[in-house]
Amino acid sequence: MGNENITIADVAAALGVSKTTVSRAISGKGRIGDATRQRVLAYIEEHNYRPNVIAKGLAQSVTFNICVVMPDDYVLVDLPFFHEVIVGIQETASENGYDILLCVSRENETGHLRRILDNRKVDGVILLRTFLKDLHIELLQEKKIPFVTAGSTLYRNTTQVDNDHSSACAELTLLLLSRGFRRIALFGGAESFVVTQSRLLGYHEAFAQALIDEVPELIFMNLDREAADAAVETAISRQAECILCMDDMLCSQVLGKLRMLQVSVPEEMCVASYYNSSVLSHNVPDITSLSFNERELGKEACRLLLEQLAGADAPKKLLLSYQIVEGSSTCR
Amino acid sequence: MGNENITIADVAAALGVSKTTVSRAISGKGRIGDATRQRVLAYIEEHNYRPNVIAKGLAQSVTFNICVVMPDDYVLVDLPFFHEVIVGIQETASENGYDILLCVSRENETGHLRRILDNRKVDGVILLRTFLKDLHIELLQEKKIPFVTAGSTLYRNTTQVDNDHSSACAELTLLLLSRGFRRIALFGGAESFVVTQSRLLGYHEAFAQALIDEVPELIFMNLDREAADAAVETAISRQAECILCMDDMLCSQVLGKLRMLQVSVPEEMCVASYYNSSVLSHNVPDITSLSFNERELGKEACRLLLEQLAGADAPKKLLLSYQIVEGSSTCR
DNA sequence: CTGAAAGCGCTTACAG
DNA sequence: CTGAAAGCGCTTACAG
Repeated sequence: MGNENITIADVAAALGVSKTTVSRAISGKGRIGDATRQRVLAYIEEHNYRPNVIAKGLAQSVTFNICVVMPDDYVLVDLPFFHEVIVGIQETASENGYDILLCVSRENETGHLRRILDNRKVDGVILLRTFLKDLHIELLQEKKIPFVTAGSTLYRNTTQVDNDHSSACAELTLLLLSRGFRRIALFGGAESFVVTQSRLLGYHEAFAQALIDEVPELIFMNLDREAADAAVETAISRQAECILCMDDMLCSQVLGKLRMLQVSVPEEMCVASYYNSSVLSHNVPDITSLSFNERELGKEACRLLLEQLAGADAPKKLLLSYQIVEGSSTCR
Repeated sequence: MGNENITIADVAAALGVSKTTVSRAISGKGRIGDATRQRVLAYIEEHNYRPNVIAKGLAQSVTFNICVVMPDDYVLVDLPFFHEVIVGIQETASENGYDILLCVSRENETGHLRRILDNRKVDGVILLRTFLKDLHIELLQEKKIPFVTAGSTLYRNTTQVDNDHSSACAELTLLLLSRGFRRIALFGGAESFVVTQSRLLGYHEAFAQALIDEVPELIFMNLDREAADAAVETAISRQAECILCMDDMLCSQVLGKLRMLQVSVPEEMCVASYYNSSVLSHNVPDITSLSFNERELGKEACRLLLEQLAGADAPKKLLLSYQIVEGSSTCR
């Protein structure tokens, strides 16, 4: 309605008060008479006044932007994860008047993030991926920019949010053990990832807790596509009852290989996964797996960042819960 | 090195010149002595001065941000497309000093974009998806915000970039015809999508150009998962020689169904696709398909938007080229 | 070629 | 409770 560019000065003039007063009425900061505040608020509402966030930011030295760093080089299967987390971040960001500035960057290429920080375009950063040696983290720590990692990191003094992989994996493994499985083949990805270590830990914990001996010859780690195919045959020959995959990429690879070998699931081989992305969502039979809430993870990451911006407490690590999804892929 | 927050005033004071002069040296606008400019530039370089983009923006009424609107509700197979386009956008955006403000939104839910526009946080917008009735487009036109669509739209006065689907589909179809295929089954998605129409057009054009009659009973449109499975059986019973899929989702569905039916590709049935995402990239045999450069699409979309921001010409529509990838899935 | 001054649209001590 | 004034860090007519 009407001119979209009415400023605080216009409002002040129209109401015969000072800009200071208008500003206070809007922000709620500073003493102001109740009647005056109402009058200003009413006028603002009626004339559809929109504060200029940029100007506000300049005066307060804030931008109301948070930077989300997402991978350029990604594995296809991870994309839905990143996307869901971003949706979660946006949800709590926008509730708090913040927007997302996107920074797509390759492993440890910090140029783009550095430019954004140098230009002071964001108040804080969320990293969607981390590495053992992580130049993004080092840059942020050096520049003392508040940040949160979605996923775990071993860097000290870092606020991080992650799924509770190790507990989840332990619980799923315990479920299988309680169902009577003993020869459970574990198929894992690169051991250099922090998340792989967490999952492995959960696996071990379950056996320890159940007082059952692991079968070392059934543990296959650092599997790529080809190695996974070969491992399926090996697992079969070693009489595995169940193949437990660390992620869905591996799992769909395993399912494909079993189909090719005409080994039926679950009659001849049971299958379960430590993860549950949409890649597997329409599988027949439905796969016993773990379900994490990635959107929630994004929301929590954002919430922790906003907390830091509001005056940080000590850095903290938050682990999110999960659900076990028991499907018919492990029926016997 | 040293204090990171040196301002234009500091530089001016240190050099005994005015802020005006410093500003001119940096921007290159306005008359300034060569010696003075060099002196300023040298000082700036040495002391690692970084202009405050926000302040600059406030003075010039620009933000150096472009908003990228991406879907919240997506089909898994489309995610890599969006991601690649964004990477392309970022590339040319950052070359020109712009950053990406992300807006994830559901079909025709304009609330989030509206907030961003009301807050004047961006100079222009790129839409990664469009609808026949598109409230985002209508909002942008109403507010007179420069924007570009990645993908075609029928809205008038709209700058758009798209892959040249119809030409590409025509050419691929012609290739199949020239290889002697006559009974080509077409498997298509929802006819309400603009892109589906373009592809259909290409299919028709090819037959017309080759002066060969189409086989209407082999054209299957509006296929969902289940319908696609059924259509495979129908196509076989109607003695199709080749199944031509409009997208990779359909194609991987078709391949799965053929495998299930123990129909070998290409010996018993040839397969081709009007698209080529990473979903099919490791398929055996390799699928004859079309290859588009999505990153380039993003770069062009961004370039066109920046052109508009620099003082728009007339709206234009840009069609990007493609490549035919002939794989062994259509060998006979 | 260079500078003083006003302005972009807000906020915030400091006075009253 | 309210306001005049300075300030955030830049740009840009307008003079000289």
